[in-house]
Amino acid sequence: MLDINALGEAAECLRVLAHPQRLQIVQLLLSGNAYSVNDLAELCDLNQPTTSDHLRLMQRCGFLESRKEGRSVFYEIAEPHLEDIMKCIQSRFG
Amino acid sequence: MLDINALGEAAECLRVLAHPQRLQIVQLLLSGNAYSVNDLAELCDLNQPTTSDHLRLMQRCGFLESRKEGRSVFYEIAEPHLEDIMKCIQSRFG
DNA sequence: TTGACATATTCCAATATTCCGATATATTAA
DNA sequence: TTAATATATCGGAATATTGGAATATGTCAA
Repeated sequence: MLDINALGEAAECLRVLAHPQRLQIVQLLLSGNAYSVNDLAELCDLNQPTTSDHLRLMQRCGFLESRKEGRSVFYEIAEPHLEDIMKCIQSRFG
Repeated sequence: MLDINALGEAAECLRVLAHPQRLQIVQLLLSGNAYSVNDLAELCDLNQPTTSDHLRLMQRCGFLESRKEGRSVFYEIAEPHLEDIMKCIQSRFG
């Protein structure tokens, strides 16, 4: 049983995850590929600043990490539990 | 891989879950006990209308179901996947 | 019936989120 | 250097969420 403080942290992370395009980004990155901001913007049908916002949000709570390569920034999954949570979600909504 | 519509539904459900006291309520109900609104309000340190709001929200998206018994309304878990998701959360934040 | 209790609903103000356009920064090519 | 490309940041408007106060509804006991 988690106490109310831990549940508060968990709630913050869930709030970050609770967005269609952010889930889509996580799903794409869980395939193992790293994608640039532009790649993700196109794949998710978002404009560039909005995509960057979503990625920054997910990076700040430890879900993602970024790697600069030339002019591009590639994002990858940094939080291993995302795979488990996404499996739960896919088994419920798939 | 879920499409954007399924991810939208998933995001709605995650948003419902993404609240400290709502997580606490789910955690309490997953113990197997059913609790009344008043029980949950006391255990979660919430006032009565707010507790009722949270419960209604979780009932509407299928997480909970209620059973009337005399003057009280008892809530229980209705969505089996909540146990899996809560296990993920507990393993990450516990 | 009345009174007490349990829950639900409504309204509202404060706060948070989302997403866009404009702009800034950084890197590379010419 | 300038131009082009990729990403990040800022400001603001529209929208959503939260939680409290007041009130309504429903149930039971006397």
